[in-house]
This record gives sequence, C-alpha cells and structure tokens, in this order.
Amino acid sequence: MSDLRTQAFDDFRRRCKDQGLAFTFQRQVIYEAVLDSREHPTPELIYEQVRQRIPSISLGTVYKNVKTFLDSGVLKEVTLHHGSLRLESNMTPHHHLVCSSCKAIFDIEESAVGPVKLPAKELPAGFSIKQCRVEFVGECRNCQTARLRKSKAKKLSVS
Amino acid sequence: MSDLRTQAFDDFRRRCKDQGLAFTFQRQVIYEAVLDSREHPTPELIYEQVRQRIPSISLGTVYKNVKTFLDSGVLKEVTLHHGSLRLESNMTPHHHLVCSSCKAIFDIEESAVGPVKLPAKELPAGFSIKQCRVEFVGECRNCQTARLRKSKAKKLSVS
DNA sequence: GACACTGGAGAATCATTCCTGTCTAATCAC
DNA sequence: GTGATTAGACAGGAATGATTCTCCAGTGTC
Repeated sequence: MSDLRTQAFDDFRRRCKDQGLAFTFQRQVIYEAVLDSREHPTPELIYEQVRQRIPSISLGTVYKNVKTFLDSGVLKEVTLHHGSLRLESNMTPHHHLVCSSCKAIFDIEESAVGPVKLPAKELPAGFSIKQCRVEFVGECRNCQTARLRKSKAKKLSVS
Repeated sequence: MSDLRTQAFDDFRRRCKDQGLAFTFQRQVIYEAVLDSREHPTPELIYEQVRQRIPSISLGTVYKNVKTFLDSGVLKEVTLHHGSLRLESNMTPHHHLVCSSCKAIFDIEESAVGPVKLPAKELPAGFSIKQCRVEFVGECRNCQTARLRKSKAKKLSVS
C-alpha cells in the first residue's frame, strides 16, 4: 500500500470511528474500491469491483453503504444535481449558485465572476477545453431559517 | 410578451428552422414552459406545466421533445452528470475537468486555478456560500480522435 | 398514394430505495 | 456459563421513479 493510500485508509478508519460506524469487511472493501478507482466511479462500478473480492455481496448493500458514507462525509459526490435532468433556456454564458439543501439553482452572469483560467500544463495531454462552469454552493435563506428553527425546536424539546 | 421573451422566442423559432425541426404547437408550448420557469425545471415539472394547456399531452412526448431540443442545442442541461451518482474519495478541495463526450472526470488541484470570487452584491439576499466548484468542460484525446476518425470515414463513404 | 415526421400510449429499462428475513455480536438476567 | 433479547449489518428481491423505446395512427408533402 502506498503512503498516500495508507493515509487515506487511516483517515477512513478514523472517520468511521468518529461517526460511530461499524468497521466491517464489506465497508472496507467498498471504500477501497472507490479509492482505487481513479475514475469517480458509479455505485454500479463499485459493485463490479467489490464482487471480485466478495462475490456474495448485493447491490443493495453497496448502495446502502455508499449512502452511509456520503451522509457521514467519508465520501463525497461529484455533483449535487445527479438524479433528475434540469433544463435551462438561458443560452448566454453564465454560472450557477446552488442551495445544497433544496437544490434551488440561481443564475449568475459570467461577468460577475470574471474569467477563470486553467494553466495549460495542468491539462491532460490532448484535452481541449471548450467551456468553464463555476458553481457556488451554499444555503439559501429559506433553508437556513428552516434549519435554525428546527435545531431550536430540538433544543427546547430536550431541555 | 416582454421584449426579452419575444426575443428568446424568435431565437427558438429560428433555431428550429436552422436545425430542420418542425415547429409544432406541442414544441412551442414545451419550450414556453421551460422559458417561463425561473427554476431550471425537470421534465416532470415541464409536463405539469404543459398539461395545463394541452391536457392530452403525454410524458413521453415531453421527454422526446426535450431530448430533441438538447441534441439540437435549443436548450441546455444544467449539469453533464445527471443520471448516475459519481463518487469521489479525494477529500481535499479541488476542481474538475470533464469530457463532454465520455463523461470522464479528472481532478485538478485547487491551487492550479486560484481563488474564484463572487461579489456580495450578486448574491440573493440571505444566501451564504460555502464552497466554489469549477468545472472545465471539453473533450479528451480519445474522444477527439474517435470523432475525427468517424467523420473521416463518413466523408470517404459519401465520396 | 408513398413517404417522412410527429404525437400518444404503454411497455421496457435503468438507477435507486425499501422491505423482509437472517445472521452475528453485544448485553443482560438467571 | 447459558439462554433470551436487542441492534446493526447483510442478502435478496420487490417496489419506485426517471427515462427511453416501440408501435401505431394522424398529418402534411411530394
């Protein structure tokens, strides 16, 4: 195991502990499969990988544990918008502001952000860039107040 | 109809013509529904909207035309990654490089891009930003060569 | 009239979640 | 220590939601 990988793995073990998650063999193998895949894998792909080591594992288990990992912050997802297709008719170049809670999307004019550049040396060989999309992720007013009200109510009911 | 809307609408009509798409009543209503929705709607939502004007329309028709619009560039989708969940284990802040054709995702260190700022006055009231994600969209080497080879083959078969 | 295109309806497919029964480890009473 | 109980984890399959596909009929075009 490389140093980087060992480190990521220790991280994982620690985070499981922090979150009160049991450290099972299945979870370990699932996590390793994500770690080994350079490709931002889908759950289906993880399943294929894991089955090579645990042939009896079920797709449901993979999904469940992936979800557990996401909820506890052990893994992340590449985009907030996976799921249903979202359309836009605004064809002028623009960026987005996204509420991580309700997934509301607001448009932001390109000029408000200014040019974002990537040095050519960072590009994989032969890759040609056509477009740059910036997404600011945060929480909208409604979701903030809703969350605060909720946590306040919880505190009251506890005390 | 406001000026902006009229303009967008004329745009739509022109683009249909350019792309050789028939300009039907259903398409017009579907397009208007996307245009009227400030919310980057899902196909399901469009369907609800359109049904108020064409009760007999089917969800399949909405999907079919939305797809036609996307293919011909009359509409865009908010993200390239809708569909299946994509995971990542790289927990350090970073950005992404995405191939629009094969959807491959490459990580880019945050420092390679530098800070991206949004002036406070551009924010909707009460919105708090937590994170900024940059996505460079383009075409990877493999997909480029594959596309070129294909178009060359087509030319040869025509001549 | 043959043809191409479009829309409607419902079947089929894919991604994901939910439900049920089983197993295992931990806890507790005796 | 032994058996009962409980909670968490897992496998398997049913159910759900989003999307696509297939087929047929209607309409306009040449």
